[in-house]
Amino acid sequence: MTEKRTVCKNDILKQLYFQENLSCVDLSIIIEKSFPLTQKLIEELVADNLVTETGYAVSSGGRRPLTYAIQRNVMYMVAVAMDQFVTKIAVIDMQNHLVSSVTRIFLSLTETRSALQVLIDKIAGAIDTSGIPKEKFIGIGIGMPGFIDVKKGINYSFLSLPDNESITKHMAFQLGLPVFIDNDSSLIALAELRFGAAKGARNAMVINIGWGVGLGLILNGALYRGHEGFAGEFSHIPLFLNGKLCWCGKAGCLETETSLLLIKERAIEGINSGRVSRLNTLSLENHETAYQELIKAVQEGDQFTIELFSKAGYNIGKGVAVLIHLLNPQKIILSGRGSAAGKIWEAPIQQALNEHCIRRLFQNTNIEISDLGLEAQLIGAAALVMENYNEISFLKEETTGFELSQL
Amino acid sequence: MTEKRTVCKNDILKQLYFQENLSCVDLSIIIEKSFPLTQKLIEELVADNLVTETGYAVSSGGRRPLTYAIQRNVMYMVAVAMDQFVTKIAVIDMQNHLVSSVTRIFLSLTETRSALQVLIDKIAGAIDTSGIPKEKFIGIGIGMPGFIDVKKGINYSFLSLPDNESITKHMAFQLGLPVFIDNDSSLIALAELRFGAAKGARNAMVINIGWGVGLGLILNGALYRGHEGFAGEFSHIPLFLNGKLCWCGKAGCLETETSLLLIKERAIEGINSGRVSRLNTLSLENHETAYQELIKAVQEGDQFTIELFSKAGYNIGKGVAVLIHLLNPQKIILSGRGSAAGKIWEAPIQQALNEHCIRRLFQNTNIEISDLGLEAQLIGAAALVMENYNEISFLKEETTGFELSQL
DNA sequence: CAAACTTGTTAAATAATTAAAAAAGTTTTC
DNA sequence: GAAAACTTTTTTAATTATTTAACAAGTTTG
Repeated sequence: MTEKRTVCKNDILKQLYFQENLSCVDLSIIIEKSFPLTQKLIEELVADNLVTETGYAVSSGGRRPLTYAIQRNVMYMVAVAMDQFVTKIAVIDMQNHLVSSVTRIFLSLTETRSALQVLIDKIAGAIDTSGIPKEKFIGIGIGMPGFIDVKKGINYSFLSLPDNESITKHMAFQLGLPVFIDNDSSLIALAELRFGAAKGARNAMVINIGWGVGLGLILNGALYRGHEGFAGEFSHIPLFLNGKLCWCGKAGCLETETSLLLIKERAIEGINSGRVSRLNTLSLENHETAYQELIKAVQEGDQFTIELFSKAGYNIGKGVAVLIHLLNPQKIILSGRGSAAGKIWEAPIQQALNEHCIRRLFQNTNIEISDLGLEAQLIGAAALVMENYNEISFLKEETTGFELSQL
Repeated sequence: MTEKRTVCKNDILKQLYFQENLSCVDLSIIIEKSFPLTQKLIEELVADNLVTETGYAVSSGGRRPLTYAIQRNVMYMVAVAMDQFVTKIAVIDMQNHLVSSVTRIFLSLTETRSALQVLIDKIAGAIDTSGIPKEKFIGIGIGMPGFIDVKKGINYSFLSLPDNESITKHMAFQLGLPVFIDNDSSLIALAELRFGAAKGARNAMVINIGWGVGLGLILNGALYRGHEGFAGEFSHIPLFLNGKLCWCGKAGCLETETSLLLIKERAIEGINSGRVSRLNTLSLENHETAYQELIKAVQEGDQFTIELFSKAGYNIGKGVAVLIHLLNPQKIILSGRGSAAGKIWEAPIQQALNEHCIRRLFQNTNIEISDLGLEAQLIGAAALVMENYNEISFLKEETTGFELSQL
């Protein structure tokens, strides 16, 4: 007995995770069911203590609607955000709050076997120490850099197992929970779509300014991943005739002219050749402190650093011009760790658009700076689990105690 | 009484237009309804003589399924395909066949008022002379170049009325039928998606090689139009540092290095400076004959012409490299009038991908030449009407004799 | 040639929507 | 400034739509 009502109820729970305080009318529209049905289902969810009333919303010209929210302790997810150097693990509840503090580990993505096992152990540890019974966990969402096939659960760039074995299946088998992976930039875009600057947008480009430059595409209201899941390879579009060799093997990639890594390198070069600046060459050697110092210098108005960011911003803008021509987005959102530099990005990007973009195309496109910042990837990883909640709940119904070989 | 059954029936008719010879099981899956319901509806449609049985399909390991097709005379559409110089008008039936020969008129898109009235008159004429009662027409689909807002029905580049008045509403009012417009390249992509090389593909890029270079995007199985409907502005992405001024006002656009117009110009230059070739400078002055002659020369193996096409192809390839990086499509389809040159395009494009694209990204991307050719835009215009059939049939139910001010 | 599988048919059960009216606000109008 | 008119939300009952389930009829596979 699959009971369609259960499917609908799960859909309501999912919607209430993505958006708090929805009214019954809102929900009936979102889940595309009639009002009486939706109301009955909500009633049952409230009776089961999965959902609570959260008071009356303001009227939109009629009776004030009762609003509902999902109980934060109904279920939990493990969110994992990886970059080349640091991996963050967190347990997150239904109101997107951290259950405990974030676990930080230093994992080298290139040493597959050992790194993967450490990751699995740490995730298991996080579940244990959370004190939450395992049945309350619905899944594990992981964001990492690389070429990732979301469906197959393979990362072709890092952590790839022999014989193209799926790392999601491998991990799910060991951890006893469904595992989902996606590209870091895609998850940042998902976070922006659901909880950030792209909320409600149907077409947005989320630029992940990090040590490289990533791109997550929101098209027709959903994350776009492409045929094999490799869409958004923004940093390697051949845009410059600078003859600079990129690590990808080609020359003139966008990444050879913009990225935090490049800014860092140019900063060191500049200082070594005598430029005055608040920056300190010594601390710039370390990635993490370099990042901190660069952002601080921008915020303090250091002219040399601002110059570096402006040049990088202009080059991002040249890439954005291509995006706007091809995809006519509603919004361009600057996210990822680089977004901490704030407004500084806007002018040079706008300048590049003025020069390289047809006016009609960009005049209605807004450029926004994300305020999700460093948390974006972690939130996106949690959202990834909930995106897949339909399938998860189906599996939970089907098999007692999870049939994990399926995942 | 909206009768949901009618909505479903219309959906079935729509699906049978897009795909002949579907079985009841196929249809029940496509329209997402149960088999018994689908079967009952088909039964009724057959009884009403809107649909016919077309025999048994081959078995896939069980009982052989009965297949169905829509009757060609159930309803009709007017398809209009415009370019800068020539406008084609045709009446098309439910099996995508021309009811009579195509009407060709020479319309200058820049003279809005007069051109629009001529167009309206010619469409009315085509409906009249077809001998088909007007009630059997469900709508008019028009493809034209320019920046087009599909929803508002405005072409910002050509035929734009004062005060941003909608040309679809204007025409619908005068013609008494719903009118839909879209960008020429988008309609070519739609034709490829529904009846051509992109059939069944979820992610494909359709390149419209014409006097300019257009792009229609198929993303997640549907035509992607962007926030305002301007997506696919491929020919003006800033890809070259050639300093050449494009008519759009910018320099280095893709269009400055590839297009049939450019090939034509270079052909004339070459011949005037003494290159030997089968091409004849005189006839190259006229657009239409130039096109014919260039394609003929390629097919006959004229070395100089092939050289010109190869260079243009290589530059298209550079643009395609950008597309593949950003959107990871399953297929790249070369369509539009230029596709008549055939296989000649493949090698130089592949060459450009080898040089400018990350291997992992393009190794599973197929490049295909369309065989819809010159008919693509006309078929796409008809398909555009059927894409909107849901709304049309709803309107037909709602109002007796069409409430056209709505459109 | 039996097992497995796909398609086709029918009747009974259930799920979901519609329609109509009540309740609770907001805005307009005199 | 209060009643009328309009909106939106909530409630309930009646109707209709859709699915499920069980079985029959063809095909293929091993």
